[in-house]
Amino acid sequence: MQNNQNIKIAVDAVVFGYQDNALYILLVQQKYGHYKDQWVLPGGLVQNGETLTTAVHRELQEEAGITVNYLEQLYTFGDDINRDQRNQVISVSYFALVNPEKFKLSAATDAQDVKWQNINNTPALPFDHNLIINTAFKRLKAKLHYQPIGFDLLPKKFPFSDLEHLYATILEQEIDRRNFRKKILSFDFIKKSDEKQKAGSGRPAQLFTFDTNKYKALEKKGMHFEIKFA
Amino acid sequence: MQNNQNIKIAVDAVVFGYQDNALYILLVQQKYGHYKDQWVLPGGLVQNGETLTTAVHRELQEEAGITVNYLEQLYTFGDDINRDQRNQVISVSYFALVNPEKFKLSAATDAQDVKWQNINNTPALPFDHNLIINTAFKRLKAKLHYQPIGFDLLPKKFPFSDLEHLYATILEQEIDRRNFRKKILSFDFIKKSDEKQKAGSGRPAQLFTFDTNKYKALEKKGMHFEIKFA
DNA sequence: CATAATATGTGTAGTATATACGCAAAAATA
DNA sequence: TATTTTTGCGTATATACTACACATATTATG
Repeated sequence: MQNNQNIKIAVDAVVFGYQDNALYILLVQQKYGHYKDQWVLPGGLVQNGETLTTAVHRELQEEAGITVNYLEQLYTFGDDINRDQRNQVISVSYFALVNPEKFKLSAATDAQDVKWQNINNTPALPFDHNLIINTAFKRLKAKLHYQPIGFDLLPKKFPFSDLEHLYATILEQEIDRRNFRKKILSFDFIKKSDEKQKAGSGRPAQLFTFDTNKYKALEKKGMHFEIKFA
Repeated sequence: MQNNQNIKIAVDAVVFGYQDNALYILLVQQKYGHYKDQWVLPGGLVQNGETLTTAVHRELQEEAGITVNYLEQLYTFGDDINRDQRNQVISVSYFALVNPEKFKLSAATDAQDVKWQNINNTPALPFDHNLIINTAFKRLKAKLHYQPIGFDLLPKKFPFSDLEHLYATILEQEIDRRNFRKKILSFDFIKKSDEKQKAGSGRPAQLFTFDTNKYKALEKKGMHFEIKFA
């Protein structure tokens, strides 16, 4: 096996969070090195003997003190030789979701600072991190249609209107409240909670939960989650 | 940047070919080294200064003398530390399609031998190559439903029955000939060719072609290819 | 040369799904 | 007590999917 290969492998993560009807991504500020003080996606080099998945979890813990709710591999970026100025680096990037309970970021040990950045207001970032974010955002939009991942962005108990606003916000389109509710309920993996929403103004909403086990069971039986909008 | 990382990066490709109502994948026989004489997916280490895409094309050329019709990144395998016995290696794997005109494999320079292997009869392979093949096969099945990639497995001019058999073979399910034809034609990106099939037995079939430009135009206008079966 | 065999080409009725749309109920606020 | 706000439901219409049968063009057979 040739031994002169000089290419590094990193992992990076695009972590989405949703709160107050807006979508955010997690950014960290570099503490050391060539890119010190710059805001970037959480991530870093894979260690010897470490799996890719372990590396992502470790970096998220070290840099943002966060444990994600949902994680999947996104894409591997290695077609721009100079994406890192220091050395040829390939980034295996990941797509992650957290719910608002995780929205408080603990002081990070390996990063100078951490923040939630509104996706619609993302600044220019080093490396190809804007490209990675766009790729992840497209994936999120697509998945909302054919996989019930919206629930991973909400608290365990939520009113129907929150789910509806989440879809409307992320997909940037209006949706018919009545048809949306009918369609989601027809899948039969949403349970009524016994609680009602602590009232704001207007009629108090029933709270619902996503029943993961029931979803998995239905999926095994051949159910196919899909939701479209006019 | 830490400099003691000792992980290698390879690319591997699952190349699908379709002929005589059967689906095949491309395998190569190793010429040198620890895995000499074993059949594996075409691939190898990425060279310094080389992009991932370039690396795949190079390997396919060197090992099988083939140029593919369609190529996309599949998945990056790096969660099994010992997938390669020699060293920790991460495989960025690719998914590719060729049409029958490319079915003749020229003598490979960097491999001992090359062959088309029927997918239903794949032997146990070294590394995690069976896992990679399964992942690719799932992707192929899924994509047939929502992306018009079947055409990349057929010659430029083809009778409708070939397309139908391709779907039936790969998805392992019967499909209604009449509804299938109606649905495909309704998208309006298939052109009647002026030719008719050189006759076997039975009524000679009209030959069709997939109009790539028209497809792209329609896609821009918001058309969404999707085909389901009962 | 006539008949059988084989594969292609088309249409329609019935069913299910998606869309459009309006009003009543429950609470907070004025 | 009236008004505002937000939730909770139902129905009629349009669209898409499904099931299904027979005529046509050619080659093979007797």
